[in-house]
Amino acid sequence: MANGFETEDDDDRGLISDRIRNALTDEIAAGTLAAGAALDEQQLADRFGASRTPVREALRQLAAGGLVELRARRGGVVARMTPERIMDMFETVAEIEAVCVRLATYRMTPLERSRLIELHEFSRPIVESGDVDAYDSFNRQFHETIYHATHNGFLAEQAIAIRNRLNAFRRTQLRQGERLSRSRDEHEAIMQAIAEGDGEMASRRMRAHMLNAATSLSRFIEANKPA
Amino acid sequence: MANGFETEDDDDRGLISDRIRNALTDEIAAGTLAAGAALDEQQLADRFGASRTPVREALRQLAAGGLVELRARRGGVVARMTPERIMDMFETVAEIEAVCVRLATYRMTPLERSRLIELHEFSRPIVESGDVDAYDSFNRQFHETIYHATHNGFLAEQAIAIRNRLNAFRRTQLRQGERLSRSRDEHEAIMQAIAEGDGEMASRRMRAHMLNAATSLSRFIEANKPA
DNA sequence: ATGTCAATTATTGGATACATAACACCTTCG
DNA sequence: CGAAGGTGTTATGTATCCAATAATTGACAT
Repeated sequence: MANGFETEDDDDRGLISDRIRNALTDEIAAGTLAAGAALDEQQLADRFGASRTPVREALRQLAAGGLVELRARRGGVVARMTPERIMDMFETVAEIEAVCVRLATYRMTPLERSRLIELHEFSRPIVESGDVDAYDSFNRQFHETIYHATHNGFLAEQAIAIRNRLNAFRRTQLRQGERLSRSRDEHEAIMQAIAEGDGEMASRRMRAHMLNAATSLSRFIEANKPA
Repeated sequence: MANGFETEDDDDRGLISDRIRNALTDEIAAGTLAAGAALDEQQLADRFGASRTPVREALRQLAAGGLVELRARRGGVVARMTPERIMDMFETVAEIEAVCVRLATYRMTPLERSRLIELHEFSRPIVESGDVDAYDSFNRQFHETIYHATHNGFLAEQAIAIRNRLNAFRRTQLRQGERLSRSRDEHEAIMQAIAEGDGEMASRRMRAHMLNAATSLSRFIEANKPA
């Protein structure tokens, strides 16, 4: 891809507690660890061939990130996500993204603008190929570029953190090819508002864009829900 | 105060790690622990009459909250806050508050609306008395009432978390009596927009309100900065 | 037979001991 | 005299052990 972005998955080496945290994050994201599942410290320690100490630190970090709920002296469980809460999270992401794109519209440098345009153009062949994984990767870059263009490092961090947190819970990628072209059309509309320097318009379109993705996913979840 | 809100400062009992975390949070907020100060685990353990285990857990939690920076095998330091970063945090809070009040305007129940009006009226004698602590307490309730009125639990949590995180760094309360009446006037304007059902207007006024508080504080910090 | 209370058990919270990596200082060689 | 390498010290990462608490189960009384 040749654009300075790295996958940053420094797994399987370094701190054991970090390895455990990453592994658990993946398993929660993949759904291997179902929501509400009890997380026995000794059991996890055995599974990872470590002692309880790093397991506990991993659980604390996951709890801080919201993926795990800890109750004092009653152990941890994978955070239980109600459909309402998931929708709340999506709405929050949508609103934050809307804020970001508004600020970015007013503050982005010409370089950042051309970078964004370049990215957007780059997505056209991806949509045509229907490569969902590639589009997912592009999409992340597109949105993160906007975060950074706010020139507000803290806000960008928050946006990324919340987005990742939500990502961990969407166990099923969107496999609907149609969604890709709709997504790109919505990006197009956002790009146009940015080009016109209309931050408010860009903001409204971004909010709609995110909520479209949310309802689309929500419908999918509803159709495949277990009970 | 007779309004169901509690101070929730359940300190000095319960989990030791929580006590340590709260204590460190307070000390960082008060400036007793200067930014960049090294946090020796054994030293802290001795100071709190505990072992390193709960100290480590406290440090992890603080790191997750952004108050402490941890580097692998190189210990932790109190997060170094540049003025730019503080302004970024203020702006982020302002934007999130703006989102909250817009959603709240469209979604709040009559009960929540009357609760907010009641709170606002209650602040008049506080401003006249010039009791800064009392106003600070009221102010928190005012804003948190708005968070909850969004009927988006996740967003409310995020707003409170970020607000607390910022609070930890404003080591000096605003001691300017004049600011109180200005703050209340701004609340008044926000209330009016809410009453008219104009979420966008309420949003813009809230943003201005928060940024006013920010610049006011920033000026104060600038005037009293150490070096 | 059912409800309540107490004892036991299992699991988490905390303490201590040990391993390992990083930093500093000293020695030695160029 | 300066730089580089090694060694020693200090602090973090991990393991194991002990204590406290909550859940569960069984017994006894109503």
